[in-house]
Amino acid sequence: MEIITIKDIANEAGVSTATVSYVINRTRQVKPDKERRVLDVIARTNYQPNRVAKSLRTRKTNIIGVLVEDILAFPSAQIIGGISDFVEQTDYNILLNDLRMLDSLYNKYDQVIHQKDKINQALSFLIFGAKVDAVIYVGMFDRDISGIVANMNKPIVIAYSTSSDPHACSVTYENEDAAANLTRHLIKNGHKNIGIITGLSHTTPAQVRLGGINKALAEAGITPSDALIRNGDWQRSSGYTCMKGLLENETAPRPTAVIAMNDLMAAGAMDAIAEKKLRIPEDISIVGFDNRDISEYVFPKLTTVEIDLRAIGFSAAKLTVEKLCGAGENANKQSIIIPSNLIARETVATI
Amino acid sequence: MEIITIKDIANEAGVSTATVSYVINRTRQVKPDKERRVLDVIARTNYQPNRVAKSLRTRKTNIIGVLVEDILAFPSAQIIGGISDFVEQTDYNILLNDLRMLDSLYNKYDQVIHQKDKINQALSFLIFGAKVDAVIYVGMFDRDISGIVANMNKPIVIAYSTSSDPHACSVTYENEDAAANLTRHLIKNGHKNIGIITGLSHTTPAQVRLGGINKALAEAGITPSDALIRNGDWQRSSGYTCMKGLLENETAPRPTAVIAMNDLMAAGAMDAIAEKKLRIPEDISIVGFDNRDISEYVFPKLTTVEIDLRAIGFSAAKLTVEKLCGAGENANKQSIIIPSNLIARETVATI
DNA sequence: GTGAAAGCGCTAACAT
DNA sequence: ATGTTAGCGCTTTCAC
Repeated sequence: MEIITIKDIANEAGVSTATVSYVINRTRQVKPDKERRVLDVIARTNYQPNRVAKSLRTRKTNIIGVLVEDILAFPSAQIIGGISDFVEQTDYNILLNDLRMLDSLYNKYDQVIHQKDKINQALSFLIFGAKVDAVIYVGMFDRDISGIVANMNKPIVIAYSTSSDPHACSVTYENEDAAANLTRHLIKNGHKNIGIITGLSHTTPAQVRLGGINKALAEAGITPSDALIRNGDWQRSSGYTCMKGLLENETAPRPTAVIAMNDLMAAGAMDAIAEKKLRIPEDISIVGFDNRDISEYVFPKLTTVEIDLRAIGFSAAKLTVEKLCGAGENANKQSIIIPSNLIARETVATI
Repeated sequence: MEIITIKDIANEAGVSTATVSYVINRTRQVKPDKERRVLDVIARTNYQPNRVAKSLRTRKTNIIGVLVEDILAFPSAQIIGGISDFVEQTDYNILLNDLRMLDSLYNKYDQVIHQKDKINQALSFLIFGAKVDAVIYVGMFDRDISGIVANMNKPIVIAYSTSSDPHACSVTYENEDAAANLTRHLIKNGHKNIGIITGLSHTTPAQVRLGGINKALAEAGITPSDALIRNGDWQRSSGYTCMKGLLENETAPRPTAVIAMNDLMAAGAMDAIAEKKLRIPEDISIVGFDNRDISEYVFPKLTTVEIDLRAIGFSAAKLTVEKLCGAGENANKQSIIIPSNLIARETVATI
């Protein structure tokens, strides 16, 4: 298994190493016959240029660092898959770094600030140690992380989370409109009395989704009632508790439909509905958000909103490469929003 | 943002670049005072050795390629997390490559052979193009892939899947004993009449798990009956169908417990049980395998077997690094088996 | 259009 | 114990 270098190719083809380099990189015109000879030898020998040597010379590694808050978090694998999809069709590679923040941040996703040092240390290692050309930061929760990621003079693209830092840009999903559309879907099906199970009420996505819901309600001339809102914490059990509260509330009429701000809480709510021997969707409609695996596992299958995580990853990678080339439609963009899609399944009835 | 090199450090400290290299890599004794001077300058300047230059010189990149059949497959994220855990405490990094084989291999996991070219192309790129020092191949199904992965003269460790190729080694989970233990758990709880819902019956894990079940049955003097076996296909819907078959079979007494060979089919089986208005576990006990998310989502919570995927990844990374160093407890091992754990939850009753 | 050669930042053989 | 220097495999300037 001889290691074969550009010198070998040059000798074999009877040209200089410079010429070989020119044909490989198409960086200069080369006489057709020489070019063919070089190409022939390369094909015959299965020559692969040594990227390490190339990197040393060009000061570019063609590696994109992917720094993920936790690879086990729900959006991570799909986002990385999307990044990989794009990167595969380029000359770049992915260096993966897992921050493993799921345990320390469990349901305290807004407290990333405490992890600032850890994040920047990893970032600094990727950029100065591993010499990656750019980094994609994959958040596990869709909140603003401005001020967390330091400027390292290389492109930094944040996926799923957002940031207004001028040295970073971000790609995330359409949230408010998605929540509004979900609500409109309920309204279109005749629902006026709509219960809401929120996520942790001080978090951005909970507030944004509530904004979307209220927008749709307002359009339809429905006045939101506090009696129909219950604050959950994103976890399944809170969906159960909130739904129970909604069902047992004597002071207000029972809602004909309820929006849970994620699928986990929707599943919990469905348990509470089943416990009261009510039928879904005949007696009460329910919708979730996120289109997690569980939304197809529950019975009946949950109507929800799909966040196109793969597209977020793909788009983040595309943006990164375009920043790197300084060209492309997005080279100057600061932020990209990926549309979310309503997935109508079986938990909404028309009344 | 000046780029600072070993030369700068040498000048600043009044020594040669060789000496700086010696103190950084502890590759030779250096006089204490010189050493301190060098260390001081390094600390003061925040100098980070250029790994690219080092790699070119030493022909080692300190990068481990992680080639994953599909990052969206159920074991992938956790295995990568485990790899990352180990690698973090070493000097190595992870270059990630996703083969995206989920679609093409959906429920035809034994047909990897058709992907042989694609796999070896990726492998060849990692080793000859990206110049990784070793690769960890992360399977998405626990079958033997001997003959698929070519010899590339670098360590190749297969995680989750297995191979008997002499140039590769593998780390996977304890399957037969785990299935036997699961069965013993049922027997200990008084069950004798045990139904079985298999995975695709020609696949290795289905056969191995059946072997484990039969072993435990034999120990207890229970003769297995074909009437109690139904062949599923690993998917949830087949669990439902198989369970229905078991429940509606007039020629044999209804089983008091059933083993589904994975959690998905167990969930489907639970639907069929609920549909017949039977109670779990009072009327019929059920157990699954894999400890997927869904096993905590179903009601009641499913008793199942946890495959320690994180440990598989961790161990695969450890093995890889030990192969690379030619030292460590596992440097010569061909295969490692990670124990699986019974997770007793709420779906088994004592009779 | 092409080749000679310098040099990217490091390590290690060799000399002292 | 430490310094000098060749060279890892490539790109690119400069000269022709």
